[in-house]
Amino acid sequence: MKYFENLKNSRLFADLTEMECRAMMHCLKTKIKIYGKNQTVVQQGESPDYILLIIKGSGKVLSVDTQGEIHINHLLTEGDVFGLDNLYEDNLVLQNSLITTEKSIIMEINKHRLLNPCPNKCFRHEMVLKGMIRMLAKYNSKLNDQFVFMNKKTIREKLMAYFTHLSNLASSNYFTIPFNKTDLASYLAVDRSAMSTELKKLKDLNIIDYDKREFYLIKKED
Amino acid sequence: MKYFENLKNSRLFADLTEMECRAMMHCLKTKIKIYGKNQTVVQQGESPDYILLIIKGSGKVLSVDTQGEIHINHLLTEGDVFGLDNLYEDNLVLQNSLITTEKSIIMEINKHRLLNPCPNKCFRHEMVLKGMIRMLAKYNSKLNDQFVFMNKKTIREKLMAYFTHLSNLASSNYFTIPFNKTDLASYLAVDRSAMSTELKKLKDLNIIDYDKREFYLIKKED
DNA sequence: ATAAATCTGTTGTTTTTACAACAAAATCGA
DNA sequence: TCGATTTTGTTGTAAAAACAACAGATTTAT
Repeated sequence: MKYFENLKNSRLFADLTEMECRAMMHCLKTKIKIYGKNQTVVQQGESPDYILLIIKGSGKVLSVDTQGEIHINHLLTEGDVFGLDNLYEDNLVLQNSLITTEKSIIMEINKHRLLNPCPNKCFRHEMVLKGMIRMLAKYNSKLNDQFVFMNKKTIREKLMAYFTHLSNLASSNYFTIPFNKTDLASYLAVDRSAMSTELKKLKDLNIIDYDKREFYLIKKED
Repeated sequence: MKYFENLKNSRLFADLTEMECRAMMHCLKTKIKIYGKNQTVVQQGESPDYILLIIKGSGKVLSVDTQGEIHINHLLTEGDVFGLDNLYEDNLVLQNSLITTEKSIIMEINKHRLLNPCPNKCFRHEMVLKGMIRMLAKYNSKLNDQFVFMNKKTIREKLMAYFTHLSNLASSNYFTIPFNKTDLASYLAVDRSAMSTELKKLKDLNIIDYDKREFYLIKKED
């Protein structure tokens, strides 16, 4: 099967053999589509009857508010799922758009099939339900992390909280931010130029160092 | 059974008969505890082997950051669940504390039992798994909503976005905020006194009206 | 009922931010 | 490869926010 290796990495299909995986894909009426860079996969306001699994590639989840401002809410990478929020409320429209950030392979998974016993009573369904819970829990955890830096009041604090987070993830003082600066500002909900100024200050103060997307958190001596 | 009516309202035990519910409670090794107002149910940093279901009452989910600042992340009411983020990572510590906001009845549900086939192969387990997914999806949706007003840059915009949200929930221009002003400021991550000033301005401009926790969103003529 | 504790509104000052406008640098696409 | 587009850093100004301090109101506990 073509994307089995990738699917195995997603929590949704973890622990399934290739055969079981193939069976589940049929059972869940999955469709696989390929997108180029910067393509819209689904748009805020739509009500698809499927959720999306990123088999390969990555994307950004963004929303346009009532004033027309665009906000990047989070990033999705391989194995991540989009559309969980609307899993149950079939009539509820999507609050976010999904846009690829590179060439990506994306799978559509029928919501109804996921949540209801399949006609053929496939015996791996419960396993996929658990994979689903795992995905949701992980996603929740991600949103919670975001609150930590969103809750900060100044741009500097937001930046530092975010960098600390990335540094922890990387288990290193060196890390790469997954955004360009414009998108980083949108993600942290601050003015881009003000953020740019603040970054320079942090560099001048020897608190951080950076070049393009490469960052370094300078340890304090004590 | 004592709290059956309340449990039925939670999505976790929805669609179960009283007997099935009782069986599930045994299977999930649930414990029911009663808390007074402002009591800490679990504390940030702990690693309980259970999640918590609010059977009756309400609570606030808060975290203390590295600078010692307290942030109210969200409110939980009857039927809500706490601890979903850490469902899978058994070693991961809680990022948030749960504190009651009134006298509350709270159920502990064993994580391991929830996610693994029970010894007695109880036939309602899948139903509870789906309830779980429902809960998680709902919670996700809640966090997403929060991003809408957290993403705003000015205090005024945050307030208005939040009020609009509450007004929509209430399907009315009249609504009650579920916080006192101090907690509201913490929730929106803004300075309390600055928020107080901004509220007054909004009132003077005839955009909103309020008294204590009662608010009214004044419609624009057009 | 009363004292203690908490919440609230207010003010002035200082710091930080948003906003706008622009040129240089980098990236993208044909 | 080269022109077009996007990203980035910079600056100055005006607006907004944080912070601190305090008194009056409200709530809580005894």
